[in-house]
Amino acid sequence: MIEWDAATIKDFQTTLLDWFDQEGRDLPWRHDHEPYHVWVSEIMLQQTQVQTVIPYYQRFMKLFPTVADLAAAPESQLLKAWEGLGYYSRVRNMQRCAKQLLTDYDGQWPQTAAELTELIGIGPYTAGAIASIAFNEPVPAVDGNAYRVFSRLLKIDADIAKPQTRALFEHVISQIISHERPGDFNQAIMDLGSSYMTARQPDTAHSPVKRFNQAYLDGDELAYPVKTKKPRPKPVAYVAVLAKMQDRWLMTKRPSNGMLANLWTVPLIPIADLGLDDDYQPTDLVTAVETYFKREYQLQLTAQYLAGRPVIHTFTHQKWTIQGLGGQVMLSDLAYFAGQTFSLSERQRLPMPKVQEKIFAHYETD
DNA sequence: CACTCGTGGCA
DNA sequence: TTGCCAAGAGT
Repeated sequence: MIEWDAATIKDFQTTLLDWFDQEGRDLPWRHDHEPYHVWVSEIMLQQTQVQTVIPYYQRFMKLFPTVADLAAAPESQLLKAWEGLGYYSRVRNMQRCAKQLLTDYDGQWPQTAAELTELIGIGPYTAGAIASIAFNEPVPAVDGNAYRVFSRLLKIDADIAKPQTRALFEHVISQIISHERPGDFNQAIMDLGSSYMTARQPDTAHSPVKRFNQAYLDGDELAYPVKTKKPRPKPVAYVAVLAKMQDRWLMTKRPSNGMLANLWTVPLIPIADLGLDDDYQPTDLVTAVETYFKREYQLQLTAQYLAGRPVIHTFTHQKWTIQGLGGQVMLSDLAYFAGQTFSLSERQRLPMPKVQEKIFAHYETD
C-alpha cells in the first residue's frame, strides 16, 4: 500500500471532481438531494446494477412520493413494487425505517452518518452516502466501487471480504475525500468504478485518474481488490404443487422470516421432508405429497407428475431443483393451510418471487 | 465473525 | 454450464 501527500490529494480531488462535472451520469435520483430520494435509490442499488434500478425507482416514486406514503402503504403493495429486485427484506426494512422516522424523529431525518446508522436498514455504506450527498457531511461511502477504486489507486491488498477491512478503507478515504463536495466525491468514485475502473475489463488507459492508479502503473491492476471466494450454491430439491380447488389456484404466503419472506408461491415442499428412498419413482413422489397434504394441511389432494425437466433456479447460496406436480384439491376449509385460493387475475396481483414466475411459465399453467 | 438474503448479466 | 460480479445489511 502506498500513501499520498497533501498536494497529491488535492490534485486527485480536483481531477476527479472536474471529470465528474463533465462526465457524471444524469440519473433519476440525482435531480435533487432530497434525503428521501437519496435513501430510496441507495437501498435499491445495494447489490443491484444501475440499469436494473432505474425503472423500479421511477415507479416507486410515483407510488410512494414521500416517507409518509411509504410508512402508510400495505406491505403487499410494497412487495409488489419491489417484485423482481430481490433481497426483499430491503423494502420491508425501509417501511420499518419510515415508521421509525415518523414516530421517533418527528419526521425529520438525522443529518449525520453516525445517527443515520441507527435507523433500520441503514448500514455504514448507506449512512455515508445519505450523509454526504443529502447533508454534505465529509464521510466516506464504502461500497464495492470504493473498495475496487481505492485498492487499485493505493495498492491496498487487505481482503475486502473481511468485515474488519472496512475500517481501513474508511480511514484512508477519510483523508482523501473532498470537504467542499463530499457527496459529489463519493458519487464520482462510484461513476469511476462503473466506467473506467470496472472489475473485469477496466479501461484505465482512458481513465481521468490513471496517473494516480499505482496498480495500473505497475501493470497489475487486475490483482485488486483482493477478495476471498464464496462457497458455491448448495443444491436443494423441491416439489412445487400446482393445484386448483374449484378452478381457483392454491397459493401460500411464505413465513415472515427467511428466504422470500411474505411473498406468495405455490406450495413448495423440500423433497428431503417427504421421507423418500434415494431411488424413488414419480408415483412414489405423488403419493408422498398427497400424504403430506393430508397430514400437514388437512387437504385431500389428487396429484399428477408433470413430465419434462425440472425448473432450475439459482440463488446466491442455494440452487433449487423444482419438480412440478399438477393437482386438484377437494373443496374444504383452509384452516390448517397458510394460504388461500385465487383466480388467475387475482393471482397475478400477488407479490411473487422470480422463481415462482419461472415455475408457472415452465409448466404453462392457465 | 460467518452466514443469510435475489436477480440479471457476462465471459 | 459455471463462476463471478453489481451503490450491503441483519443476525
